[in-house]
Amino acid sequence: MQLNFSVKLNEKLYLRDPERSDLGKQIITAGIKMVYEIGYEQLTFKKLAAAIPTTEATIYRYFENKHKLLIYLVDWYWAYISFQIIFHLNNLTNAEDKIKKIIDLLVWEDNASEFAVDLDQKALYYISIAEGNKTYLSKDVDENNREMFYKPYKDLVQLIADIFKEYNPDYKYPRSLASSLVETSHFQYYFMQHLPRLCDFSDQKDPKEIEEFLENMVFGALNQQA
Amino acid sequence: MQLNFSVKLNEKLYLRDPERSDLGKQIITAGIKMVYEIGYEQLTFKKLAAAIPTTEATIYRYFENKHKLLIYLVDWYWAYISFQIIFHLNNLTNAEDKIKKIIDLLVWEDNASEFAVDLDQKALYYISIAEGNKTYLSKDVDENNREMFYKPYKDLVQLIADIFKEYNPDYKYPRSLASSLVETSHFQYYFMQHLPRLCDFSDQKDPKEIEEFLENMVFGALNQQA
DNA sequence: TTAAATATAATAGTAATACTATCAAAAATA
DNA sequence: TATTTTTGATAGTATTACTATTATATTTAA
Repeated sequence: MQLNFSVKLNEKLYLRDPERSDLGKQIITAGIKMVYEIGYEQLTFKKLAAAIPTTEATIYRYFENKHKLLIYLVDWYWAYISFQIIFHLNNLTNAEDKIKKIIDLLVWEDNASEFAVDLDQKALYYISIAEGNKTYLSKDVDENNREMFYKPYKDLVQLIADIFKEYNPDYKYPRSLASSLVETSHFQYYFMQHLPRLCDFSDQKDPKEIEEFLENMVFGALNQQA
Repeated sequence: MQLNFSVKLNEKLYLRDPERSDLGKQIITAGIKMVYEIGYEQLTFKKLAAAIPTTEATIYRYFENKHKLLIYLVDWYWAYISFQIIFHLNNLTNAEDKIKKIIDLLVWEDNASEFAVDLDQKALYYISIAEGNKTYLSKDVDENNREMFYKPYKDLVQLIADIFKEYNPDYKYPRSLASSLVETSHFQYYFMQHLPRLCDFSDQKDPKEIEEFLENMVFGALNQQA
């Protein structure tokens, strides 16, 4: 079964909606590929234009600058993960199972999606890990926050926090634990790949080990006595 | 009592040792101030030179580029925190107390240091929070890792992991928990300041609340049954 | 179907960034 | 005092991050 997923992202992120033209979609697709391959710092609209191919000026008609393009990509990813979580939690009643499912969905393992998505998901997953923090670790954070650029991330955190509350209504830090879970899932994945001395995972680089660690951490916190 | 702290950082980080000249020290001091004030992305060696004042070319004789300058600053900070932890744990025998002390030291609260330090510590703390991840979230991570640029961070994580092992010798993920603790302490602080919906702290913005959350998380994980 | 509106390509240009090079003056050191 | 090292002053280059203009192609609306 193939279902479809699409989101309407914050209009202030772009000058011209990339979803609404062929070229716009190519900018997104090639943008994902390029950020994945050479990293955000090395990306320029000139290189991106050459890859599509189109002209630099044309890309500037879609996105003001590469930072907004990055936020666009990462926002898309958060919305996608939120959707996945909502979908997969639908048939679960037990809060513990839900949390385990969330952790499973946060840590990627080539789980071929049952959703038809144009974007290269695995590349986007890596982008959200390696570049995602850069969307808000910048001097523009407060301004961007006012423009609601981080809403998809906040929605995801709230979604997870609500399940934590369901599991333990007395737990005091559901949102902090949710944001920590999301960030930690990314960092431990990155460390496993690049800085193994910062974690305890085997050479197998099996994401299942990350999930075990995260389950231990999350349930440990939620079950802790006050 | 005033004690002194100084470290010898990886020689490959600089072309000329900034500790060994007045101008070098000014580059570091002004660099901290400027990254703190305008952020890493906005920093240029030209602006930095104007602030000191000296010439752009002179700064290039000390540091190859601003990324290495950033790593230099952040490495210095990790080494400093490690030193603080070693010093303050000296008179503690109980592992639980040690862990609480570590958390206390990781979360800043204007605790005037008893160590004479030339650098502006509070600014450096913010830099390590807002810019620290950028030292390794880059395409050069593997190369930089081979050059041992992340050794101070790894040493800190190992130091904390050893205390976790002391507290619970059976715990499976001491290093992962240590790196998660360090990262989480930073992110929750940043969220408290800029994105409060991602955490559960009051408007007081009291770092003590972060410490409580972190203690809950760490002891929860460490006390969890296998 | 044709006219009008819109999007894109092609080209050019600017200010700032991220450097490198040269050489003379100043400062440190032997 | 002579020698070495460091810094300042200046210049220059390639790339980045944009903006502007105009002609052409494509889409849409009458």
